[in-house]
Amino acid sequence: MDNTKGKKQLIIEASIKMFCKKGFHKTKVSDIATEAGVGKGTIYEYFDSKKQLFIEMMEYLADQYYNKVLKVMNEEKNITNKFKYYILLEEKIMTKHGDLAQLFMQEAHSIGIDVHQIMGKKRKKLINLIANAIKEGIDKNIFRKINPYTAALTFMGSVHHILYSKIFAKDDFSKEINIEDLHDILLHGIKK
Amino acid sequence: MDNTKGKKQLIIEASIKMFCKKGFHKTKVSDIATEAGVGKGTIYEYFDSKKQLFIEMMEYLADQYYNKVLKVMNEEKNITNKFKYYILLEEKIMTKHGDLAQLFMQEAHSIGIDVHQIMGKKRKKLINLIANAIKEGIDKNIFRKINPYTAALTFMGSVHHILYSKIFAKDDFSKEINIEDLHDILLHGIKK
Amino acid sequence: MDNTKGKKQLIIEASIKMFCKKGFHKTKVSDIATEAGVGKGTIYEYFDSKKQLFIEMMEYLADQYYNKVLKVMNEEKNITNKFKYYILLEEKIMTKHGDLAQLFMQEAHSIGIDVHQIMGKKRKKLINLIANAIKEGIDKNIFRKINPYTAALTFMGSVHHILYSKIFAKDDFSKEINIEDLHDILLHGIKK
Amino acid sequence: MDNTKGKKQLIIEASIKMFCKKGFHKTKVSDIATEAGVGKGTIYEYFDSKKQLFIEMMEYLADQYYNKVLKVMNEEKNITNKFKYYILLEEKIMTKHGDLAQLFMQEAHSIGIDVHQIMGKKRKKLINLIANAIKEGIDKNIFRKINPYTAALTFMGSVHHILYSKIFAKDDFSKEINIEDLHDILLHGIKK
DNA sequence: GATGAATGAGACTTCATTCAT
DNA sequence: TATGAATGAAGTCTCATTCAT
Repeated sequence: MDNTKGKKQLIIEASIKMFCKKGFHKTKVSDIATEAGVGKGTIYEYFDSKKQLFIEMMEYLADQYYNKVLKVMNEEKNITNKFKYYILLEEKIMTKHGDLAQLFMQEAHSIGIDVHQIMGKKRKKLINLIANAIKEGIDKNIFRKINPYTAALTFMGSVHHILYSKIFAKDDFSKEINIEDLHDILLHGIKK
Repeated sequence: MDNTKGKKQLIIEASIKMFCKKGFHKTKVSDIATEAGVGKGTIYEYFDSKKQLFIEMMEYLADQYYNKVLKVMNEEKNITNKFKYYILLEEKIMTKHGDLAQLFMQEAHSIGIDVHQIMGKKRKKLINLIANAIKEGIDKNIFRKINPYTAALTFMGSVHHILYSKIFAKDDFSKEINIEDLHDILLHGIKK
Repeated sequence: MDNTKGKKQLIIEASIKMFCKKGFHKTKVSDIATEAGVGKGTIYEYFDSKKQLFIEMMEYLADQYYNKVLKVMNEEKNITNKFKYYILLEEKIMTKHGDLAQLFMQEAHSIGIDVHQIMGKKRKKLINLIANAIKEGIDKNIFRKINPYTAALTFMGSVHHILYSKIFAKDDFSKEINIEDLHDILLHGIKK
Repeated sequence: MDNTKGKKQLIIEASIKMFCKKGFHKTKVSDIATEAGVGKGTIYEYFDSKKQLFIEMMEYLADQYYNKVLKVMNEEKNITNKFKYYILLEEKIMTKHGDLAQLFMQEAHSIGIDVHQIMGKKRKKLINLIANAIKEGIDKNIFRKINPYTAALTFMGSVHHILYSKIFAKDDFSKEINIEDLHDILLHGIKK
C-alpha cells in the first residue's frame, strides 16, 4: 500500500492541499514534501518538475470531477432532475472544494501551461455528457429544439458563475440566490 | 501632455500588454519598463510595487469594462435588445481583449490579492446594472417574475462561459455556437 | 545671509542631524534635502557626492569640537582644573551630542574614507593641546615626569571610554561612575 | 568533520575576513560565499540574513576576546603584572586583529543593530573581570581605595585609545609611546 | 542657481532542482 | 529508493546621481 503508487498518490494529495491553500507560485516544493511526509528529493523521483506535478494533479482532479458528474447523469433517469442534481452536485463540490475550482482557472496561464491542450479532452467529455442529456430532452420533446452544445455550455457557465458568486464573492444579493431559482431560470428562460 | 498623469497611464498600458501576454509572475518589471519606454526605476516612482501596479491596472480595466456595459445599457431602450447588445459587446471585448478576462480571474489568488475586496464594489455595480434591466423587463411584463439578481448572474455567467469556450477553448462544437442561440436560450430557457 | 555660504551651511547642519539619527548608509540624500528644505539637486550644487558631504561635515564637527576644547584650555589657568573642566566639557558634549562621537568612529571605515588622513591633522592639534597642558604641569613640577603624549592619549582615551559607557552602554555600574572619581584616578593613578 | 558545525564555522571565518577587509556594506554576500568556498545560497542555510551573520560573527569574536583576557587574568597571580599582561595582550590582539576592533565599533549603528543590547552581557563580564582584579588590589592594599568600576573603565579606555593611536593613527608622537609608560601612568597617575 | 523626475546599476534573497550518500 | 544539504540563476526594489527646465 505504501508502494510506489501509494507514495505518488500521497504527493498528489499533499499538492492538492498546498496548491489550493497558497496557489502555485507561493507553494514551495518543500511545503508539499512536508505535507506529504516525504523528503524534498522524493518528489523528483515521481515527478519531473513542480510544473509537471501541477499538471498531473489537475488531471487527477479533472478525472474525479468528471466521474462525479457522470455518476449523477447516469443514475438519475428523469431529464429535468438530471439538471437539478447536477446543480446540487456542483454546489456540493464548490462548497467543499471551491478552492479547486479557483486553482483550475487561475494558475494555468501564469505557469505557462496550455491548459486547453491538457484539459481539453476531459472538458470535451464533460460537455458531451451534459449535451447528451439535453439532446435526450429534445428527443423526448421535453426541451425546445436548441443547439445542445450551446445549451450545455450555457447551463454549465451559469451554474459555475452563480455558485462562484454565492460561495466566494459573498455579495449581499448573492446570498439570497437559491438553487431552485437557478434551476427555474435555466430551464424556463427569462422571457414569458 | 507628457505630465505625471501621462506617464502613469503609459506604464499602466504597458503593464496591461505585458501582464496579458505573460501573466503576472513571468512578466518582469523591466519588461514593463521597456514596453513603456521608461527606466525601471520610473515604475517605482509611480507604483509602490509590482503587485500594486497590478492592482491599479485591474481597477483601471474594471472601470473601462463597466463604462462600456453602462453605455450599452443606457443607449438601447428596447429591453430584449439590451441583452442582445450586451452579448455582442462581451463578444467584442473578449475577441479583442480576451486575455484581459483571463488575467482577472487567473492571477489574483496566486499573487495574494483579495480580489473580492478590490473588485467587489465594481462587480456589484455591474451586476446591479444587469439586474436593473431585468427588473425593468419584469415591470414591463416582458420577463417572468424571477429573482433579478439570480437572473443577472445566470445571464452574465452563461455569456462569459460560452464566449470563453468559443474564443479560447476552441472545441469543435464551440465553433458552431452562435450568438443568436445563446440569446435565445437565455431568454427562453431550455424547456418548452 | 541666504547666500551660497548660508545654503551650504544649511545643508551641513541638516546632514549632521540626519547622519546622527540614522547613520551614513541609512540616510538618503533626499532625507538631507528635505531636512534642509532644499531640493535634492541642490545638494549636488555644493557637494560632489554624498561621501564628500559626509567628509566636509566631519571636518566641520572636528573644528567645532577643537574650538571648544581650546577655549577651556586657554581660559582656565589652574593646571589641574584644566583637566577637570576638560572632562566636564566632554561630558557636556557627549550628553548633548553623543551621537556625533559615534558617527566619527563608526562610519568612516564602512564608507571607505581614510579617516586618519582626513582627521589626522585636527586630531594632532587636539592631542598637542592636551599634551601641552601636561607639559606645563610637568614644568611647574605639579605632574610627574611622564611622556606628555602618552599621558594626553591616556587621559583622552579614558575620558571618552568612560563617558561612552556612562552615557550609552548604561551598565548598572556605569551609572554609579562620577566625574570626580574619574578625575581622581587619572590624576593620581591606581597605585598607592 | 565537514559537518554542519564545520560549515557554519567556515562561513563565520570567511565573514570575519571579508567584513574586516571591506566593512559591512561593501562586503557582498557573494564575497563571503566565495571566500568560504561555498555557494551563495549556502550562507542562507545557516544564517537568516547578512545582518544576522554579522551579529553572530560579532558574538563569536567577543567570546574569543573575552576568553583571551580571562586566561591572562587567571594565569597571572601578581596584581600589577595582571595589568601589564593585559596591556600586552591588547597590544598583541590589536596588532594582529586590529581591524576587528574597528569593526565592532564602526558598523553596528549603521546596520541598525542595537550593539549595546547584543554585546552588553559580554562587555559586562569583561569589565567585571578587570574590576575584580582592581578590587583584589585594593583588598591587598596595593591599590588606593577607588571605585573599581570607574578604574576598570578608565584603564580599559586608556589602553584601547592609546593602542589605537599607536597602531592605526600613526601620529608622529604615537610612535614614541611605549607600553611601559602607559602602564606607569595608569598605575601611578599623572600627579606627583 | 535650483529643482526633482528619471534613471539603472547593483545586491539581497528565494527556491526549484541536483546529487552524493 | 529516499533524502536534504548545497547550489546559483533570477528578479524586485533602492537610491545616488544626472540633467532638462
